[in-house]
Amino acid sequence: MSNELPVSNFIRHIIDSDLASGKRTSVVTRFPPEPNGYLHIGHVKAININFGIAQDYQGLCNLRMDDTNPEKEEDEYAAAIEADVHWLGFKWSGDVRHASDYFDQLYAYGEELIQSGKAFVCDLTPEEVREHRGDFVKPGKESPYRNRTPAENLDLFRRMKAGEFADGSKTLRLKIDMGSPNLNMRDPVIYRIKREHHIKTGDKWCIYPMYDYTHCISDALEGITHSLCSLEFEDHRPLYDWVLDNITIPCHPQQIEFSRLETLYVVTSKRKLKQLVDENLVTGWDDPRMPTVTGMRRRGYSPEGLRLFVQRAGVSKTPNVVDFSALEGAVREELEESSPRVIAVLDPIKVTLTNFEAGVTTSRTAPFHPHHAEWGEREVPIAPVIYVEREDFAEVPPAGWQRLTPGGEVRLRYSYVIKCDEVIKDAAGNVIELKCSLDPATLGQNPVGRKVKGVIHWISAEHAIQADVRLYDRLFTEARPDAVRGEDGQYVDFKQFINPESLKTVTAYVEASVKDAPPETRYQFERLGYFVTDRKEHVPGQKPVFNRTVTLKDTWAAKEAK
RNA sequence: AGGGGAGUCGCCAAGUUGGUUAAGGCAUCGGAUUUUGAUUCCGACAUGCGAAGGUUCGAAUCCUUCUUCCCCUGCCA
Repeated sequence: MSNELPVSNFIRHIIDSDLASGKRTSVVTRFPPEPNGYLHIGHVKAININFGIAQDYQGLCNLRMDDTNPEKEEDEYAAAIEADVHWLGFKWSGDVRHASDYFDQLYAYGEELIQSGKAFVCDLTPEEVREHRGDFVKPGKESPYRNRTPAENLDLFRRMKAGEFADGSKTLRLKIDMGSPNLNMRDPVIYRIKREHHIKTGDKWCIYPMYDYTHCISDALEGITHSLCSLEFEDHRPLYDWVLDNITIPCHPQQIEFSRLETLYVVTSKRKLKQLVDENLVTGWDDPRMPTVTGMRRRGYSPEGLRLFVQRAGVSKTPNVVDFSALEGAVREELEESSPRVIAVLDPIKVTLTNFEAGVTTSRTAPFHPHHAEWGEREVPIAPVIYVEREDFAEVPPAGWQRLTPGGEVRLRYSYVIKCDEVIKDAAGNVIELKCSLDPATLGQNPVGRKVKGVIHWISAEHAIQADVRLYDRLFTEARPDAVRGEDGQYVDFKQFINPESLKTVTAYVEASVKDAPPETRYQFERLGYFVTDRKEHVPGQKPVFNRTVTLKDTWAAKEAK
């Protein structure tokens, strides 16, 4: 369960040996999202690793907005990120940090680099920079501006900051090695001119530092010991180290890279998620079908379930793809333990109990959870007219069928055994009503002389309340919706694989005990799955709205499908 | 003159300095219990570690060669 012991992984090994050797005496990590989109399932892994490791080693973990590109960043995203991390159950050390908190220091280090002859102002255009960079097999060419004097560079850099030059006309570059086989080391740009309103610093700056330069210094300023990031930054590590080795800074965090978490039947690219939102293919970033943290939250996934999932996925450098069902399994497993059980009928058939006798036919109570007696019980009232699930009746049952069938018997959950005596159909031949008789000797006890194996759920027509229930299924029909190639060898638009059945809304009958549940209350609807009252649209006592989080495991359906 | 990574069961993943029968989880398949076809419980599940050679009493771990996949040519992060 959620308290499984952390499994050994290569990052823990590194930390263990750093602590043992005295290289480090504490652990400080950080989660550094760019506030340019919503957090998704992949981020949950990074969050869990960074906050989890800090927790396990009695260390600290900072939350830092990596806000160095004002063109893309918005307050809305920053606020959502904070809310998501908090909801996932993590507490960051101190206030939320921002890379922009360090703009002054970053700038000062820029001047230091210039003065030590390790950075220069370059007038090359973006196209020229690209040409000079060379490529994988060709070394780059040095910029003609590379040999400006420190004094000249300093003057130019100060004037860049003062706003004397047009956007994009000049950059500050590191003087490293245009011949390096690592393209990141070919005199990388560390400052660009960009007149853009920043979410934190407003219009104070017209020059903004680049990621590679900002990230390592921000880490060092915060006293980060282990800077954990994903694999694509491996090539950037030499630059991370170079910057810290060439400025006056007392701290040098170690960057360690791990592989991202990919999930089948999901897209996680910010661009693609945004497309789904912008083109109204989903209702928003928090649509319960979205793999965003806020979407999964609305779907009813619990923080514990999400954490269990990423913990099970493990930490390594192996590129990995985890099936979506593993996510559903972890969520289900955690919900099994934590959700009260209630009864709902999603697709009703009317059943008339022909021998119901007022005052004689009685009800039982039922526990809210089979293993949590302390959660109490509620009455499950019976009446002459009840509803059962359409799926639980078959006129011509397949082999192995354990539910209702003409002439057959079945147990009504927490109530009597009934027998179907008559099937009533409309003109079109659809079953519209079942007439059943109950065996009065079977309330709370097994019938004598015969075995009734099947148990179905049901609800009293007069006691039930109506609720909107949204039945969600996975958003895509393809395991890798963004990796399907057509006959021409080109990628097919991933939006073609949207599952038309990913949302069905029904009006269901639910037992009255859920009537006043606040939003985001999770239940198991017995035999159906886990459901949550909608975070936005559910109104307690007035308008019940449920989202299906995930179905129960169904070995019968699996067998049927074969 | 390319560089950086990764290949252990269907999916993850432990295994670190070579030492007994290659952890564990998920999935799957049996079976038991069950008034949720759920849960729970038992059992099965890699003569094999990308491939081929080699070193060794002994190799997933060391050496050689080969092979497959991923990342990198933003004034994005």
